Amino acid sequence: MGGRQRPTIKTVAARAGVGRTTVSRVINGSDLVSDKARAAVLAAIAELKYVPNSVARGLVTSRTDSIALVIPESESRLGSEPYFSAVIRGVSTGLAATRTQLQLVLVRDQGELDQLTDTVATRRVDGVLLVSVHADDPLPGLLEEMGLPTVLAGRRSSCESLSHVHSDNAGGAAAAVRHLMARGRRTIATIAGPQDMDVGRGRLGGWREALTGAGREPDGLVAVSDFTEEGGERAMARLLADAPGLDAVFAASDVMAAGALLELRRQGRRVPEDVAVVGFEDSIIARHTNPPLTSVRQPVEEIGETIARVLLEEIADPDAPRRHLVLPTELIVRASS
Amino acid sequence: MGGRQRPTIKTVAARAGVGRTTVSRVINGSDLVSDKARAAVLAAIAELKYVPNSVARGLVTSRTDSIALVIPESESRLGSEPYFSAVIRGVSTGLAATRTQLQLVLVRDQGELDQLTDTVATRRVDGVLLVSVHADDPLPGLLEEMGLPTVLAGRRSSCESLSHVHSDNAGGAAAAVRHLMARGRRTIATIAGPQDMDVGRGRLGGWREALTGAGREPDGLVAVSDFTEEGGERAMARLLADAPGLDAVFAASDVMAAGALLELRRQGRRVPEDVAVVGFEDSIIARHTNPPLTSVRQPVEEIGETIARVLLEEIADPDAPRRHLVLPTELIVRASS
DNA sequence: GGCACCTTTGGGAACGTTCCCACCGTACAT
DNA sequence: ATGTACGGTGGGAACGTTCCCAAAGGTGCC
Repeated sequence: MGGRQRPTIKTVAARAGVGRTTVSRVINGSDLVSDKARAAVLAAIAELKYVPNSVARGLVTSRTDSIALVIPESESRLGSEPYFSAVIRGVSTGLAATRTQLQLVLVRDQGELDQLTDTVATRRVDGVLLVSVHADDPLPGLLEEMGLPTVLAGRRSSCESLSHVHSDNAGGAAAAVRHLMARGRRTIATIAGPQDMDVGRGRLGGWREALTGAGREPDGLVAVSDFTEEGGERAMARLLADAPGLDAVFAASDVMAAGALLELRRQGRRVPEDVAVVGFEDSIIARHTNPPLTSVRQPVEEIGETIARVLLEEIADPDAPRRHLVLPTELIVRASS
Repeated sequence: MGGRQRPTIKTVAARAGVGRTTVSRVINGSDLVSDKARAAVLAAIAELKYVPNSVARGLVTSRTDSIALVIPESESRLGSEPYFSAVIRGVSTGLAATRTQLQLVLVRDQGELDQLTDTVATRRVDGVLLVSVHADDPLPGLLEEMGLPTVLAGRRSSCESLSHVHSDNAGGAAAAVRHLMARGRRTIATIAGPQDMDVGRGRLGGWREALTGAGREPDGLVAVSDFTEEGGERAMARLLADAPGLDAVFAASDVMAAGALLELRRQGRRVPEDVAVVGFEDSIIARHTNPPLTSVRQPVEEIGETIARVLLEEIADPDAPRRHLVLPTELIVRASS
C-alpha cells in the first residue's frame, strides 16, 4: 500500500497536456504562464495529489529550505530549559509562514560538533541559528568563514561581526537596580553570570552602571557564577560571608535567583524583609519560587522569532549588511522585592 | 571566499585516478575495493576535504537520513516544558551515533498540520516520532496509511497498532497509592489527566486498582483535569468540596500537583500534615514546590532515546513487527507525603 | 593451454527538479 | 509588407549521487 508510485512533474505535465517547464513555472509562481495553461496544470496537480519533491529541487537549486538551530546540550539541562523551549517556540513561529524546516542540533561534545560541521559543509541547511554563544566559541567563526548565513541569539562580544539579536541586558539590569534603590535598599549585591558570555558581562555592567550612576560604590559586592541553581546558592553564600549587611541581591538569571532564595532561607534571612531579590528572564520559575520572584522580563519567544526572521532575510540576500537588534526588557515586580 | 567550488565525487575520482563508482564504494564501505584503490581514494578525500552531498544521495536512494519529531505546540507551553526538553534531549542522544538529522515540528494549528503532511508526503523525512497523542488524533492514522515508519511516545489506546514506548503509568500510579496507604492515609483522592489520552486513563486506572485491591472504595474521589497548573487548582477545589475529609491526593502530573498545593495552602490545609500530595513525572518542578513534591519518576529522557532507536530500527527494516515497550517508573519520596 | 569463475573496476543511466535557450506566434511600429 | 519585440512555451542539459551491468584481469582446474 502507498506503493503506488508518487507522481512526478512529468506525470503532471502529461496529464495537463503541457511541458515540464510550464508545470515548474506554475509551481514556482512565475507569471509567464497563460491562464489556460495554469488552470490545466493546477487541475492536474489536484487530481494527482502531486507534491514536488524537495530533494530533487534542492539538488538543482542548492537550497534546502531548512535551517539548523544549534543548542549546546550542556546548557539545555539544568534550569535553563524554559529558555530553550521558548526560543524553539519563537523560532518555530518565525518559520511558520514559510516552507522552511527547522533542524534541531544539540551539541554534546566535540564529536557532535564535527558532525555539525559536516552537516553544514554538505549544505544540508541554508543557514544556522546559534544560541548561547561563549566568547571563545569556535563555531561562529567557522560558519562565518564558510560564508553560511548565521544569526546569533546573544553575541560573542560587543563588537560582534555576525548578525545577532539580544535583549537589553545592561538596561534591564540597571532597571532592576534602580527599582531596588527606589525601594530604599542600601547595599545591593549581584550574582553575575559567566564572564565569558556577553549576557553575563552585560548584566553585570548594567548593575555596576546603575550603582555608580547613583553615586554608590559597587566594590566587593559581586559573586560571579554559572547560571545554575547550585551556582546561585554558592554565590549567595559567598556574598553573605563577604558582606553580611547586604539588603538586596540582583541575580543575572532566575535560576540563580532561585538558588539564592534557598541559601537565604537556609541562613535565616527573610525575603523580602531582610533581603530583596530580583532575577532576570521572568521564566515560569519566577512565578513559582517562594516568595514569587521579581524579575526582568526578556522577550525570549520574540528573540526566537526575530533570529529566525533575520536569518531568512540573510539567506534571501546574503550580501545585505549584518543586522544587530536589541529587544527591550521590562521589570515585573513580585513579592521578593 | 568559500566561493571555491565544493569538490564532487568526480573531482575525487580524478584526483585518485579511479572511477566514480569506486569512490562511491569507498564512501559507502563496500568491500569490493582493493586496498590500493581505497587508500588512494581516502587520500584524495582528505586532501580535497570532500564531503558527499547528501541531497544528491537522497535523490537517488530516496532516503533523507532525517526524521521528524512532532510536538503539539499547545502542549509545549504551560508547565509541560520540562517533559519536552527531556524528550528532545533523549531523542538527540538516540540519534547521536548515527548520521540521522532531527527535524523539529511544532504543530500549532490545522495549517501547520497540512504543512507537516506535505513534508511527509514529499519524503523529506524517513520516519516520524509522535509525542503526546490523543485518542482522536488524525495524524497517526494518516502516517500509518502512508506507510511511513512511525513511533509514538505514548499511545492512542491500549490496542495501539503503531510502535510505541511509554512508561508504566498504571504501575507507577498504583505504587504512589500504596505508598500513601503505607503512610496511614485513609481517604486518597486523585486529580486525573485528560481521559482522551492513554496516559490520563492509565494513571487513573492504576490509582483505582490499587485502592480496590486494598478493599477500599474509590467512588467520588476523582477530579478529571487537563495537565495544567490552573486545572490542578480547580480540581483540588472540587475535591475539597466533594470530600472535605480527604487526607491524600495523587495527581497525574507534577504540574497539576503544583496547582493542588497552591489550592491547599489557599484553603489553609497543611501539606503533608493534613493532606499528603504525590505527583507524577518527577520533573524539576517536583524539587521546587513548597514543600518538595513526592513524585513517580518516569524516565523521560530514556523514552526519547528509545523511540528514536525503535524508529531507526523500523526504518532499517520496515517489515519487522511493531514494537511495544513499557519503561519502569520509580517512586521518589519527598516532603509532601 | 583453454575454460570458467571470481574480484575489481568504470561507464551509462536514472533519480526529479530547475535553468538556459531556442522557438513560435501575435501585435505593433515602421 | 516586413521587421522588431515580447508573452508564452517546451526540450535539452545539469545538479551529484547510486545502481546496474559489462568488461578487464587474474587464478585455478581439468
